[in-house]
Amino acid sequence: MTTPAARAATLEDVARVAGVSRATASRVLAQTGSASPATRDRVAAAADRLGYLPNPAARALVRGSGVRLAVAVTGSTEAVLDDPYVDRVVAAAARVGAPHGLGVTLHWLPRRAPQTLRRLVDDRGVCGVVLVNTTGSVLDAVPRRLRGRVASIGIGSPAVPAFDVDNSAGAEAVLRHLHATGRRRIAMVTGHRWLVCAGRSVHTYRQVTRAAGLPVRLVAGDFTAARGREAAVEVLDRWPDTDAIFATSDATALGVIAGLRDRGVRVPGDVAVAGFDDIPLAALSTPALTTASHPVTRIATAAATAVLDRRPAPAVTFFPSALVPRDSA
Amino acid sequence: MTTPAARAATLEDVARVAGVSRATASRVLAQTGSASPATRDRVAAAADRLGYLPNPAARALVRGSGVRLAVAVTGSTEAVLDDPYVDRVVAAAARVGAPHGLGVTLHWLPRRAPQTLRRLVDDRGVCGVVLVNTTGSVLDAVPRRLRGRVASIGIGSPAVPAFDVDNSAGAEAVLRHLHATGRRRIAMVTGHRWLVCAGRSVHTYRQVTRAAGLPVRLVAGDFTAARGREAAVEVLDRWPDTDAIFATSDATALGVIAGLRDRGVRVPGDVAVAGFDDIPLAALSTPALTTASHPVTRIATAAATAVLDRRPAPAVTFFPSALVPRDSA
DNA sequence: TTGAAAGCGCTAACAT
DNA sequence: ATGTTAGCGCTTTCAA
Repeated sequence: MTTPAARAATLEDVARVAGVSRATASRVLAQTGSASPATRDRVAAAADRLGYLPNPAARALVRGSGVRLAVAVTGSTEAVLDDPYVDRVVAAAARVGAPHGLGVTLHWLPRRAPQTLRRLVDDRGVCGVVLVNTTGSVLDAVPRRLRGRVASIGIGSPAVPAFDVDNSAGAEAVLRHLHATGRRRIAMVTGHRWLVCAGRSVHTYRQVTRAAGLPVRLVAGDFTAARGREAAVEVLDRWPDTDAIFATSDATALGVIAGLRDRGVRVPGDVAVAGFDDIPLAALSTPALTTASHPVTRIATAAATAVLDRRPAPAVTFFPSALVPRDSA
Repeated sequence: MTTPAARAATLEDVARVAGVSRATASRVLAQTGSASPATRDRVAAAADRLGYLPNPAARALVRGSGVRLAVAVTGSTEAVLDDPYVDRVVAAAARVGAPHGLGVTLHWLPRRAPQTLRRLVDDRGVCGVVLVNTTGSVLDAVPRRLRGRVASIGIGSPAVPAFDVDNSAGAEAVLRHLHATGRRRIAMVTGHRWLVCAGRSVHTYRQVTRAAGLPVRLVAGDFTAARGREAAVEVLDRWPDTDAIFATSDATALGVIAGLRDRGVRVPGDVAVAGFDDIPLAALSTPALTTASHPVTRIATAAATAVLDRRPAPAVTFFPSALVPRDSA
């Protein structure tokens, strides 16, 4: 007849059962300091038998280390948090944090008030911050104190390592594909103007079109499908002879296809359409969407891991983007 | 010239500035116990001036309360965590937890080993659990100790309040729509067999078709698009005269449309297709997908809130699902 | 209404 | 290699 443990085992219990001091048990269990093999075994056995799990709160308190990871997304309105992209980042971080007992919270950083970041940093519960949709002013608002405990998905700074998809290479692959398949009047629907990382695609677009002697046709987008639908119409109105539209997000590209369809334009017959991200449904649209891959989960995992490990990360880590040719272009 | 706070303000600091004891400051700031209005003001002012933010670790330690919310998803493989649906649940929980300083971690609960839940519950860092894709055996594995700190998205039990979309009503709305538009040989692609909540749609399907004197045509699905594509072919092979396919997830429905297209079957001309969930891209497919809404974020928010508040929640809370008629059916 | 004091579970000097 | 000790910042009896 086993007594149901009314109380979870503490380090004290483990130490007593193992016949050592609390300090020794701590050293063994936290992998810090040294201990003789025999002691090590006894402590491990005791911990195992008691089902000992360290109390993260106690540990964080004494270490002064915080108990959660904050994911902070910059945007004009709180609606930026509704993006499936953000969901993926949060879920990836929540998976990385789990084995460490570190939870994730999600926050909106108003674009006009980057100092909101301060509140997050001043919170002793926060042990690290993953910045999303980072802008220059947000980067400027990162206090020194946060160094080594912050990473950015997007652009970085000397104090903030960056993790991002290789926008330029991805965009270039798409544009070359468009060109190789005979398109010569290629319009682009961009991402948010204020996002530097989104600007990289635009820069590449300008370079490639200029080098090939093609016209530059830019329309502002915001990564949403709704905007893509409108943008398609704008493109058609401004440049009726456009034969390809490259949107910097799949959602926007699908919106573009919908907008084109509204106008009775055939895809890819009349106009080719390409996206960026390779979301799961890109393969299922009609026509199936040609796009470039965007390993969001890998990127977010790397960013979260960098924050957790506090290991000096490279200033910038780019993840490759590969062309995924399908039917729409 | 302000001295940069080398150290974040503690309750002790607030108490000193306010000229009261730490205990009093605690009472005022934690909204517990009583204090004179004057004292209350002084403490609040001091906290404000110092930018005091309570240390969640210290609070959790003394209260024995845990510092994070665990989202546990049941599934045969860890791949269940890759679902965008899970991402949304996690992000919603991470938003709910943020103001409370409670982070979220994401865990896989192997379907064959529901006792894995124990590890989560024994972890003193976990203050609550949100179950996703809950099965009967997982529910059985919920220890008494967790009562009031657990909620389920899916089915529930006397000890675990459930939060879910009203699958039955949603499915019925879709099926009635199909019937009203002249479809008489309606096949259904189901969700996982082992998921009771997914079974509700099947039950409704059986009832509705039986009542209308229609044939029952069931094919097993798993919520993925890939499976939908295969399932479409199976339906066509087994029952060539099928005139409608109802899939219990939009991803599957889009897969069905792709599979149908592979076979040269027109949608909705030859076969109508309907989904369930109303994911953002349902509106953008070709043809636009007829479906029923599934307020995942609202559901997850409610579940997470119930766990946080520890308020006695109703045994079951169903969220309405509305028909979203578009072009595919 | 307020203060003094104890202690939550753990780690990290500092001794030995 | 191991034990002793002093807290980390907070809440909460218990008295006053």
